[in-house]
Amino acid sequence: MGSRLHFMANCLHLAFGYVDICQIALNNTFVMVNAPINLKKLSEMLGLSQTTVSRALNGFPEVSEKTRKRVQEAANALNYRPSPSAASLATGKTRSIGHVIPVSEHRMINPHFSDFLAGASEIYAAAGYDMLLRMANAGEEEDIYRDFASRRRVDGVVVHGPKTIEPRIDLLKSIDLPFVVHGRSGADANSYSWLDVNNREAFRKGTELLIEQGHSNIALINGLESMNFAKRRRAGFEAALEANKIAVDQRHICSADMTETYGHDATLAQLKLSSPPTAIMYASILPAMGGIRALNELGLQPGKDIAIITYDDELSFLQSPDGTDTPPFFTAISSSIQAAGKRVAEMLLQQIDNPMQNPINELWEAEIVHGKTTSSAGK
Amino acid sequence: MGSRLHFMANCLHLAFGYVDICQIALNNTFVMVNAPINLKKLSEMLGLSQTTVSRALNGFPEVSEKTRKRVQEAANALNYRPSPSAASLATGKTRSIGHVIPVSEHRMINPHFSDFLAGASEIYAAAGYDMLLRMANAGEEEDIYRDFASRRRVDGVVVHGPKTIEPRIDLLKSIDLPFVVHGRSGADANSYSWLDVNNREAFRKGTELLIEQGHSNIALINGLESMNFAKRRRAGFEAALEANKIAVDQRHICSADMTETYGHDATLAQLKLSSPPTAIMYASILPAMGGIRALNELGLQPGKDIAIITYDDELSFLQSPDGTDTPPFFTAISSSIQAAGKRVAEMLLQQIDNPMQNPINELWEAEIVHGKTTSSAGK
DNA sequence: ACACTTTTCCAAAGCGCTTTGGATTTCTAG
DNA sequence: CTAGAAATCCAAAGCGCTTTGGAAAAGTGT
Repeated sequence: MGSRLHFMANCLHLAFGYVDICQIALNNTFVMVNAPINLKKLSEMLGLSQTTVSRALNGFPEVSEKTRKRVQEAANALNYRPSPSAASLATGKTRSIGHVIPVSEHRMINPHFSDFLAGASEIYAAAGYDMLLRMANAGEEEDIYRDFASRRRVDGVVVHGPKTIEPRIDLLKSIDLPFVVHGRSGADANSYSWLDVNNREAFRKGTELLIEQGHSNIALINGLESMNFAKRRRAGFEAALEANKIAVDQRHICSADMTETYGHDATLAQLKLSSPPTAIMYASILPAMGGIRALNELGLQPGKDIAIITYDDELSFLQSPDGTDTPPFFTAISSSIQAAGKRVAEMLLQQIDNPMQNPINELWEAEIVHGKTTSSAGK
Repeated sequence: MGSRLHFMANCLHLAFGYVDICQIALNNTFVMVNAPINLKKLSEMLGLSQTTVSRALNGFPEVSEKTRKRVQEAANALNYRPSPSAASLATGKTRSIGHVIPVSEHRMINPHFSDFLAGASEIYAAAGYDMLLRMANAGEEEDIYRDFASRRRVDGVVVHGPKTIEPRIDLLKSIDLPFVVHGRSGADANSYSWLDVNNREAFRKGTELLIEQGHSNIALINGLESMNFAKRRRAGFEAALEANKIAVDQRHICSADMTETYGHDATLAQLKLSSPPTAIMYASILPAMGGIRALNELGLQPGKDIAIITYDDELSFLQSPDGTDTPPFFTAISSSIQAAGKRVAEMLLQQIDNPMQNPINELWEAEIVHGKTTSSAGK
């Protein structure tokens, strides 16, 4: 009862002369809970027009600070939240961003995405945007983008997993839907915004490190080479070998979706070759873990019998919880995919706010982290 | 030019007497691409009212089959897609489902979710629903649900990771937002819809298997026991021990977020105890993988020196791509989280369509899969 | 006091759909 | 042939917001 009186007093204060409306709300709890207050009711209560209330709430300058404050307080007290559908219909903006996540043949969904999305969603939440997710089998992506555009379902999209030839980018340009690519595609790469890791340099550096440690027979257990990032990694790997006059042996390079089992099987296959590698580079920590499992089955010790370097996206569920994993297990070339998610989201929102600005391209350098799977001494 | 003529012919056929509108579209490509056609234009072209066109498209019976077909063909040809915001404003339904994903302290995001979401999104896509994602730090979930409800942002939500005491459920009931729980909470569990795995029975069976194989000193590397599922797993584990008159030793039970490093560290800790366990049960395949890494460091061989059983959510990125992983590496208690995602989504959509129906409760039994980490012979 | 600018506010017209309450036409039976 | 039923269609009123084009009120300098 105390709170009812308090609420009533609040209404009287807010809207003298409009007590009837408050009383309806007060005498009927059902109405209070289920009928969300709308702009019309709110403005009636305040004795202001909808225009003024809307402007007060959206920070327009044409409303006095006194009124704005009064409006904001009332909106708060009555828990007024503007309807997104109505706002969207009126403005043409949806305040939501689409993410189309590719699902590979075996309904495999890459765990890297969840970390990327965690990063991105932090930015969206801060800016009042929502994240719309669709999973797409290979080839469906374009239809989804088209659907997004023609129904005005989202204000922009993030393009995941660009391939070397990437029709999605041309499509998005042509349908005029703002987008940022995580990664980049082959040609014409400064005609759109992207954020990528310098995969070529990362793998060149990693390979160089192994060569410095005396290895010359190095295998690359790569990601799917239809993906642009994988192709660049291979290029970096091969460049380092060539710079050191080591012949590239295609038998020591393999390519597939980056699963644990793939890493395991590919590692076994490599070590069964007539001239097994003395060092292996992995495209992700998942296949690297499979690799370790394979080594153990063969009684080989990483860092001693064989050197391992892996690319590491700093997936959250593989980090040590307290961050005190010193030294880390894997020697790795490392770059946070969660941080990339944040930055891509920022870039996209910026582009939506200012559609005329020039595309932004960011190339991040990955960092080498020394762990236990390489010897700091040679060979 | 050929296609222009064809399009023109199409328009003439569709809307005799309204050629002017078509010509505008034809002579100005910019308009064609950027101004999506709306119901008004479409009905004008067809010489019908908006009512009839809307009804024809939405399958109402009051429109003749002949007209319906004509309308559908025109809508198709002109690539008409109704605006979701407008439809939502008019109907009060959004045709989208909210998922609030908890993010733990260290921005750790559980990789299980991506597989669950992959399953769910398949159902949503088939039913024309969208998936709205929000990441929430501990404690933020309730605010998000409230926001969803008061802004009518989604038609329903999935509750992830229920704890034993779960205020979210009471909240959702009180704000009248349809929901289904993946898992379940302690009390009052048939007052709402949920789908859960029989975690207690799964861990009882698994422990029983180890006991049959001669183990009496068994450790449990559990998930976070504030989570209801983890508590039930411990209960099953302890029940099996007690049924076999084995004392429960709390030093052999630990609880944390299910990461790889946690599994590694906890396993090391267990094996350093004065009476190390001869068998270990893991709550998920990620800590189990960490466990294997620890065993290898100690030179112990799973399945021979120590028995391992893990719970397995059949995460897609840990499956062998061709499904021919026979026998599998881990002995596991297994249930597909992706399948759970599909079923939960179905249940939720059903509940949204028919809000008055009784809650549905489904308890799935997990299945034991024999792998290489237990000996089929005793001890 | 005046004529001016500046501040503060509003009525009303959309945005694109759904849905109510008829109006018109076509079919059926007497 | 005609009254009543059935089938087919429509005009117009929302849904809840934003935004345009002013109007009224308040402030300013002379």
